[in-house]
Formats: sequence, structure tokens, C-alpha cells
Amino acid sequence: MSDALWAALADPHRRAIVALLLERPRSVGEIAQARGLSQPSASKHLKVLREAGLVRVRQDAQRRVHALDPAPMASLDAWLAPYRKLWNESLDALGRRLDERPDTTGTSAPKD
Amino acid sequence: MSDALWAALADPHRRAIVALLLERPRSVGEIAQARGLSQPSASKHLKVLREAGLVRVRQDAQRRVHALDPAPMASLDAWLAPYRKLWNESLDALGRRLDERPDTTGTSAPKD
DNA sequence: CTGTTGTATTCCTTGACGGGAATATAACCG
DNA sequence: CGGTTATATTCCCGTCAAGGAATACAACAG
Repeated sequence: MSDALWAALADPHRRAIVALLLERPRSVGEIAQARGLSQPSASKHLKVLREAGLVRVRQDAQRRVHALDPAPMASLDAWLAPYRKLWNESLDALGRRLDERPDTTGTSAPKD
Repeated sequence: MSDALWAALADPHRRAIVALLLERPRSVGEIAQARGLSQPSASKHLKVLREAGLVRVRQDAQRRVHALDPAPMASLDAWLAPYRKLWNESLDALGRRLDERPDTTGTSAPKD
């Protein structure tokens, strides 16, 4: 449950990279092109992901093939676990309430 | 999958607040004291959590009692789902995944 | 209305983060 | 060896978020 993990995933580009690597390992160049990033930018983001333990590198000639390491995700899942119970109850209750009363129960809608 | 949600949870103080609210709803002052935050700081963090939809507020006299709304956590869970498969399948298979591309490099020992 | 409590907001400063350009490093090929 | 490809790193800069102090605002008690 390191801060580094959260910080790494807080960036949309990095989440996109992680999603890319979910499909298959890719080189830095592939990632940069796929996400429309400059090469240095991709390299830097990958460094953050590496240091968060989310990604591992294998060297293939001049290429550096990055692969997802889903292990840290498990700690996210563990962190999420206590809340999971809650939202199951909440959604359940909400559904019931909505069935009974079609009313705006301030569920969310962050208006601004 | 709003960035606001990730940004809100990227901060350790805010994760701590969320954990506090998992136990029971609390007023701003209680939260500030429990986490050793100044009152303005607590108020600001709670605002971020509110705007991320993670917290809802009920007014009790002059107090503002904040309660956790676990619903947004569900989107985190959904985001996590594809990765959950990976680490559930078998962590042993990770090594195989990393060596997915057959090559002459016989060094399979994971570095880092 | 006046004072008091609880909370929100503003102002300011500081440090971290991300992007771009240029450059450095590494691995390969001839 | 020199040259080429792939990636990493550095430097600079604009932006943004967080913290502290002071203040504004809201709800209540009398």
C-alpha cells in the first residue's frame, strides 16, 4: 500500500499505459506511439510505473520491453476490500429505494 | 472513471480520512483532530472528497457531519477487475508472461 | 441583536509534477 | 572502429496542489 502506487496510478497517461500493457508487453516506442506521447515522456512515465512496481522490463536488443506486473494491484484490491462490502449494501438499498420512490435521493451529481 | 476520484485518493491524508469515515460519520473537527490536521486543511481535503463523490455531508446544527459514500469505489473496483484476473490466474505464470517472446537471452532471472 | 462555536474560503508561499527540447547512454550492425 | 536505433536523462519552465494564517460565513444560544 505504498503512496508510490497511488501516485503512479493517479496520472491518466499512466493508467492508459497500464491498460495497454494489460494486453501485451510493449516497447517504450510502441507505448509512446500508441498513446501519442513523446519518447521522453513515455520513458519517464514508465520509470514511475517501474518504481511503483507495476511494470517490469526485459531487454530485447536495444529495446526495453515493458510488461505489467499485476501484483501491486492486489494491494489496491486489498485496500478496496472493506469498502466493497459497503457499496454492495448501498447499491442494494438504493435500488430498493428507487423502486419504491422515484425521487432524487442526493446520490451524487457533483454539480459545479 | 473520473480523474477526480484517483486524484482524491492519491493523497494519503485523504485515504486516511476515508478510512476514518469507514468506521462512522464524523464532523470536520473530529476528523481534523483524529488525523492531526488543521481545521482548514481538513475542510479542504473534505471538499476534494466531496467533489469526487466519496463523501456526503449532513448538517447537524453548526456541525457538518461527513459520511462515506462508497459508490465511487465501485468504479475503482471495475477498473481493477481486468487486473484481478491476472493476479488470480496464477502469480507463477507471471514469469512466463514476462518471457512471452522467445529469444536467445537465456537470463530469465527477474532483476529489480 | 450579540457573542460563540464550527466550518468554509481566501491569500500566499513552496514544492512537486508534467511537458518539450536537447543531449547522453546503450546496444546493435557493418 | 563509426553509424544507427532505442531509450534514458537533464534542464528549463509553466502549472498545480498542499499547507499555514487570517478571515469570512453560518448556525445556534441567550
